[in-house]
Amino acid sequence: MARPRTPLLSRERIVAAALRLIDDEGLDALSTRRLATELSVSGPSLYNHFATKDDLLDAVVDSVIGEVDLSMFGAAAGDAGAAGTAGGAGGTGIAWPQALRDWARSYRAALAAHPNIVPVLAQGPGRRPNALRLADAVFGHLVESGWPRGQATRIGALMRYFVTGSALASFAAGFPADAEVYDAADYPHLGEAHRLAGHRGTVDEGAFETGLEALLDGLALRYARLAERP
Amino acid sequence: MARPRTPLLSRERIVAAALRLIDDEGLDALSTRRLATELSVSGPSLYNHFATKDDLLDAVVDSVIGEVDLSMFGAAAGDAGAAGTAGGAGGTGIAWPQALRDWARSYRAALAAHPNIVPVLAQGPGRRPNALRLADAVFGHLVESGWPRGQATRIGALMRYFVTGSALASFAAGFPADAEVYDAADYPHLGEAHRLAGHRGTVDEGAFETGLEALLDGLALRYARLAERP
DNA sequence: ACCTGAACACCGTTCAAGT
DNA sequence: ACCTGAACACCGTTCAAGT
Repeated sequence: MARPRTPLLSRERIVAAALRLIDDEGLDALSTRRLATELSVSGPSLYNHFATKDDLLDAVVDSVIGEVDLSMFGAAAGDAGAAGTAGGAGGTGIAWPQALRDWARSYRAALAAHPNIVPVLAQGPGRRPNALRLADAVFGHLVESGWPRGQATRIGALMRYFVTGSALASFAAGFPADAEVYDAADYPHLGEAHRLAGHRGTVDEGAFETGLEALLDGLALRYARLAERP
Repeated sequence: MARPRTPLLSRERIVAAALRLIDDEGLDALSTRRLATELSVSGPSLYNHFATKDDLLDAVVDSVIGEVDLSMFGAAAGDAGAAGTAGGAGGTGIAWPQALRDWARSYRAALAAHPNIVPVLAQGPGRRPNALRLADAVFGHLVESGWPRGQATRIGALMRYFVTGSALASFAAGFPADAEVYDAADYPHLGEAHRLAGHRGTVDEGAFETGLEALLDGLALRYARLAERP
């Protein structure tokens, strides 16, 4: 059998299987041969749908970013004309702190569902449409809310730093559950660290929420200063 | 020639060569054979010094973390007895916001010098001594400055999120310098994004500093609330 | 157009053999 | 103890061959 009348593969099927493999067994487990076996075809078949393995990875990454909710930015971007002043958010969109909060939570949730691919995704948008759409929506909303363009760029960057960092790996699970590791002579304050892994979910979520609210508070201070000194 | 009278390799030489290879050509370029060639030995020779490639990577990672300055935590940790209240930092150590600021900058500088290995390092301390020492110093300083243990854990986590995220990749360089990428119909606010890569250093550093100060401001608000409601 | 097997230059790791 | 070459089961990718 060489070419079937109806194609065995599609980009969508390949991307879905690749993401499953990465989620279940890590980025290193994704090999073209292994993936092909999973899809019941031979290795080189994949090259009819993607030029290289990197191209395939790009598609996987963009499918993950496509899950991030951007609807909180939509309304403000659409109307409001020249909002442009720091007095308040333009148009009918929700205020920027709440929009950033909602977006950051959705962003983190989408990435944390696939931590093994975050190192690839963190390299930046490149030419991936969903990643560019995300950057466009955040930057546009901030500018229309009255942030100067340079500041808006920095906020987009620092939010990505924080979200990708929080999705890359669990903080709690990074500490071995074996109490023997934490010799009191070497690490006097880590006597309870072996219990962290057991509270993985709450520790990581608590740290993310604390950091997010601290960031938003700190940014609100700076936003208030924009109005004072125009 | 089989075994020379004086060993050709040492763990230190192997780690240094591996880090150079990772810095220059990326994590994927580090293969045991390639590394061995760089060191003028045959591939299997490395297995006399490291059990597996993962063990070698662990040593590389810990050598990078060893570059992070922890001296700002030293003084407060050493004395102060039972500081324990939110009124002020215990002992002669500098106050926690300045200590966190200095540490975060050193942490980021050490990691940003070797971005290709950050995904490995971000998995957590594991059993690596320098990584555990770092976690111990930060947590100890925060607790002795009056932060409740749960909050101190979260702050350690969220600072790592932010620093690793900022060192993982350049935000600015993630946007292609080719203006053709940013079609105004698709991305109405990214008309200037092709100029980001040219200002890589200032954009990334500005975003890091803005985020760091915002985080510290937000945390200071919470610290003040600790004293109000004991 | 889309799949196949064979082939090329690579991998990490094991192991018997050398000194 | 520390290095070697040979070997095993893998890689990503190319290519001629099939329908």
